[in-house]
Order: sequence, then structure tokens, then C-alpha cells
Amino acid sequence: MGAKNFWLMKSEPTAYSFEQLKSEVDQTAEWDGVRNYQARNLLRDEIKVDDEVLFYHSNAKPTGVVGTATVVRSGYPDFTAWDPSSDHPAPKSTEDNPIWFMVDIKAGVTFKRIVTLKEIRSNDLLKDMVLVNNSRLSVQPVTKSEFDIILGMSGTTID
DNA sequence: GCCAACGTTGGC
DNA sequence: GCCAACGTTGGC
Repeated sequence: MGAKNFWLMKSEPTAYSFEQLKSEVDQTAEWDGVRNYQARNLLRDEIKVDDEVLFYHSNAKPTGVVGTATVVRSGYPDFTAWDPSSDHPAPKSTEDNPIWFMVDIKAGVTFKRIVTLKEIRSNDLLKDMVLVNNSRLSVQPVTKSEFDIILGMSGTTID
């Protein structure tokens, strides 16, 4: 068994917020709708059960990390792709030959205070984060140290 | 709402 | 395989 890895997942809170995740049964949801190959590769191949996730609100006021989540199911085909009534239909992906993948995540801790993108950008220890350098990737790797620094900045303790 | 940065598509 | 046109993301 490999070591635990760390990720950052973005969502526009008007589309799907951390509060919505927390209100789900078991506080667990399918992370569907990702339609970017780089992010898909991570979802399909790299993101494993028990990995930790920073939940980031994009296009929000303010933008930033609002909490954590844990991966509870590793990559499997995103069946919303071949559902024409879904929010993200992608008919080239079929049940027999899926293109897009998703994982399931469960809400973890809610940050006492949001760690804003501005704060992340101004912290020299976080200058190599993908978020700072390739802001468009919606699922991205973070290091354990980056994860711990952001958790620390949130003033939140895990007991 | 604007627009820069980036990803995807498709003509050649 | 190149690259122009187009679409999307997401900060501001």
C-alpha cells in the first residue's frame, strides 16, 4: 500500500459548495463532471482511498480553501457523461468505452476561517503550488507540507 | 462583466 | 502535425 497523497479540488460554490457536500447522506458525494484530461488522469490513476483533499471555492467571495475532504472511492467511470440529462453530458464517453472518471469524497473538517487565494499567493512556502502557477486545473496535486501549512493557516485543529 | 490564460477542435 | 479559431475557466 502506497503512502497517502494530497489533492486540491475546485468547485464554484454556486454550482456545488462545501456546505452541500456536508449536507449529503454520509457527507459523501460523487465528484462528477470533470471534463479535462489532465484532471481525468489524476482521478482515474492517482487518487486513492484515504487521500486527503483541500476543498477550494472558485469564483467566490472570497476564493479560497474552505475545508477538507477524504477520498472514499477511487476512480471509476463518470456515468453522468453518457446521461443526456446530466449537467455535464459528454456523449463521446460511453459505458463500454468511458473517457471521463470520478471519485467519491467525504467531507472532513470545516475550516474556522477560509484560507484565501490571496493569502496562499502571499505565502512564500506555497509559491510552488499548482494553484498559484496553473490556476485552471480543477483537480491538482498538493504536497503534504502544502496541505499542512494551509490547514495551519485555517486555525483549525484536527482531534 | 471583462478579459487573460489555457485547452480543444478542426481545416489544411 | 501545425496552428487559427473558438470555448471555458476563474480572478478581479
